[in-house]
Amino acid sequence: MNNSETKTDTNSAAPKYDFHKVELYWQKKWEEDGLFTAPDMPDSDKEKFYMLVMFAYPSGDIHMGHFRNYIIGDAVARRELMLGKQVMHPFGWDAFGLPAERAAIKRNLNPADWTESNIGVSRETLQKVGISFDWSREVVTCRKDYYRWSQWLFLKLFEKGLAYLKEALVNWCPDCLTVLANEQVVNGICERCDSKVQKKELRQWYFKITDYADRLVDDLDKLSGWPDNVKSMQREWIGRSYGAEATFQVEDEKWNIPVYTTRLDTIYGVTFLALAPESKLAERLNLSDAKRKEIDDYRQEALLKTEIDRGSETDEKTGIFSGLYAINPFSGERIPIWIADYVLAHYGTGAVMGVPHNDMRDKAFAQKYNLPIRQVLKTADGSEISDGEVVTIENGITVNSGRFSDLPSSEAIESMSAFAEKGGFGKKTKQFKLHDWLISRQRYWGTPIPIIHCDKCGLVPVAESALPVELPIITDYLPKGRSPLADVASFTNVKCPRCNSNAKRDADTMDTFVCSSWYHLRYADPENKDALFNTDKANAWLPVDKYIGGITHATGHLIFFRFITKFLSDLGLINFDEPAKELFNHGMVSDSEGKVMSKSRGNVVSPIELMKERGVDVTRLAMYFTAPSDKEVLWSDAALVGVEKFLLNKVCNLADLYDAQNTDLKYHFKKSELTSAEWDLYVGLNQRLKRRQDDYDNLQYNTVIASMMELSRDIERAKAVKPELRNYAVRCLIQTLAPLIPHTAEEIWASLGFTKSIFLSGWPIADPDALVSQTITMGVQINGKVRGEISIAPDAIAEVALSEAKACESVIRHLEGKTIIKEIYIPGRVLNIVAK
RNA sequence: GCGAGAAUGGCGGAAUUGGUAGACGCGCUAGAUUUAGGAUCUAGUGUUUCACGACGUGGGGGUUCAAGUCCCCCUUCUCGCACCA
Repeated sequence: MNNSETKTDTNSAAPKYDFHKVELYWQKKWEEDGLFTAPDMPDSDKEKFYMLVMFAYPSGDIHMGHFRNYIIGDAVARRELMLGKQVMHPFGWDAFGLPAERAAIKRNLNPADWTESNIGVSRETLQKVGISFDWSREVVTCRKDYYRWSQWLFLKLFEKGLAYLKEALVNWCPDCLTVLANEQVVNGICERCDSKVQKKELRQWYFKITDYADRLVDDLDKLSGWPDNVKSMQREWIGRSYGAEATFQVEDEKWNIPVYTTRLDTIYGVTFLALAPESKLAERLNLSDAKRKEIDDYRQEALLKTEIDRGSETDEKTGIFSGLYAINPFSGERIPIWIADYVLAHYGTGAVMGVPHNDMRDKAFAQKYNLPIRQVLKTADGSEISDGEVVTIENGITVNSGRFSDLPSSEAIESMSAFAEKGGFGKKTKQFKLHDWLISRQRYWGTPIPIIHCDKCGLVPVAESALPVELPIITDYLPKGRSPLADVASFTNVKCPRCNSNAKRDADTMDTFVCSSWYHLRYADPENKDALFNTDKANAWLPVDKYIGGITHATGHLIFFRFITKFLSDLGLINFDEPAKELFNHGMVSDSEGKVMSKSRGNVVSPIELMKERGVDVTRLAMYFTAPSDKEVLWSDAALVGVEKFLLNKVCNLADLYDAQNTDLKYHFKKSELTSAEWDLYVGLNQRLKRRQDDYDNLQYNTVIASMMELSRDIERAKAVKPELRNYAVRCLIQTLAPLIPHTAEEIWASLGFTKSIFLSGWPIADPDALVSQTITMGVQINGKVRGEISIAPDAIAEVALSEAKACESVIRHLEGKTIIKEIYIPGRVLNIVAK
């Protein structure tokens, strides 16, 4: 395999090389040489680099989006390898989940077989793309050797009190017939099947991620390598707010209604309390039978509404008066208690104090039901409070607030909360929007929850030594609103490990986000039979240096991934508590009209077909060249045209410009030993190498390619330069492109006479002494407008530049009849003559 | 509604971060070559003007010798959140 084969192909742009042969040859060679196989522990004398792309659900074929994601990561990994680092670039499969179960139902297949065969197909395709994955580290989450450790993780969380069972209103998808985590509900719609999500009261398993809420927010500041938009999305999602709780005693009764407020300074303006219809507080109200019936009907109605229905009535708030009163602990006033559906049961205490004066929602409600509005704030700057506006804490002064009147809001909040705490009717608190993570799923194809329910002993964890709790092979996957495992007697009926009486296994399986919350660690030690991973290996390879994936995971996976990493850090299993130093969100791929590619639309372009027709490297190059990696790509096959010409007509012919007889592998030249034309070529080369360094760091491969197109033109034109210089330029060009077109680059590299892989050849570094050309053309401006250009040394003194400029015809013309007021000369940049 | 980001030729996109706007590629035009088509090569290609020139980075203002880049206002689009008290 040396010289590219020249074929006569009447349909082709140029002599075409047999890309299939070349691709196969090098893919096999890389594998045989173990080029991408990371060692158990990184060499101590080398820098390590852990390149991770989000693993995938094995759906069989890969599409353009996958293709793009993986080739971006591949370019990073290959360049890091060329930089001399020890690279780990693993891949695996997020293999549990609904599609397998659906296929099982529809085509009467076993989900395990279906999944495994899909993995086979997908893996083979990725191998054809030439992605530098270390397949020896592959993890598959639906295999026993993996999910046994997901179960172990569950047991540890359970042991630490961070996994618990709770009866609560949960998101229920009527189509999937399972519960969903908040992260899986988008605007009240099931993320998977687009049905309207309902509320259902169920006993479910939760992970207590709220215990980590503060750290999850605070540590975002440590993540300097994460994009700001992801960090602010996480901050928003976690939604920490500081405020105070205050309790209102129910009149003539012995219990209190607690409310959470960020504006304790407005408590003298409370004219009603509002309870969420589904809150326990509303249930507790001691009502007359007639009132109870009325309120129950109302609650029922509110409960039946889906989130969307409730959300769509944003301005139409409804409520009902309970007939009861509570006492404002500050003013002693009687406050009517209402039930209102604009109050959320799952936030704060499920009850709010209604202050129509300074809260738009309370105001809308008060206006609708004719409740009084009492002013308790004025602005510090004396400005009018316009309609639809509230007084901020920064700009508020209390009024009509008893002994707390005439205070700036922030001071009022401080002294009022101190007063409340002393009096035992309130205190400063904080709240989060983030809720505990609901992980139970009523599905078959997932990790079984390793818990046994015993009537006598309660919840009994399965012993670690008894793991894994294996998923039984079954035949009936049809959803019945409960886990299919619940009907498998041989699975559920067990003896209690503690008291040996008859007990039941938990029949639910875990959310697949549990599987993906620790896979990054398993890659460091994928075959470990005694632990999730070996601590030394994990500490050596992790954290991940660059993590690439879609923005869609900003508030789901990426929060769970951080949470579990922190948990394992707290267990002492690892010595870091953030999983990834850098995060990169690649742009999506849609069709040429900007529509998402989907089977139902029939607009799916298969990278597999393109690779077959045009070769892997042409397809890769087209994708890289179309746009920077973080931008959306509207895919069109037209993108292939230019880069194909470049690859076949220019890059593939570079060997012809290379003098293999000249074995001088010199790479740094001195100005004194080069002719002026040679020096120009050399400087142009080095300037490009320097710029492309940054482009690679930013994953901007489009400009790398543009720049190498220019370089190839320059090399072609510089026929009369020293062979060792031209050879050097050719080598730099191929090395710079190698991460993008790995097969072609290897092939050419070998044809130049090198026997070692190009990926072990190092990375061309710019010569710092050759970054400035001897002459540049500089624009000459008159009053800021370009009127001519001069050819000048970049470091020429002002006098020289001026005299050159004044000799320039168009400059003379524009200066005619004007007096020069000022001359601004920035060497190497611009000359601007100000004249009047 | 709130928050973030974006807007540059016919198209995808460049622009050393305040210094010759439109690199590179596509497309288009003309020419060369070819029996022809395809392919290849050369030249041209922001708008306008016969030309000198004028105008030009969504719109309007400003700062500056100099603005795609910085500041203010507006429009449109994308994304995220959306009764979070």
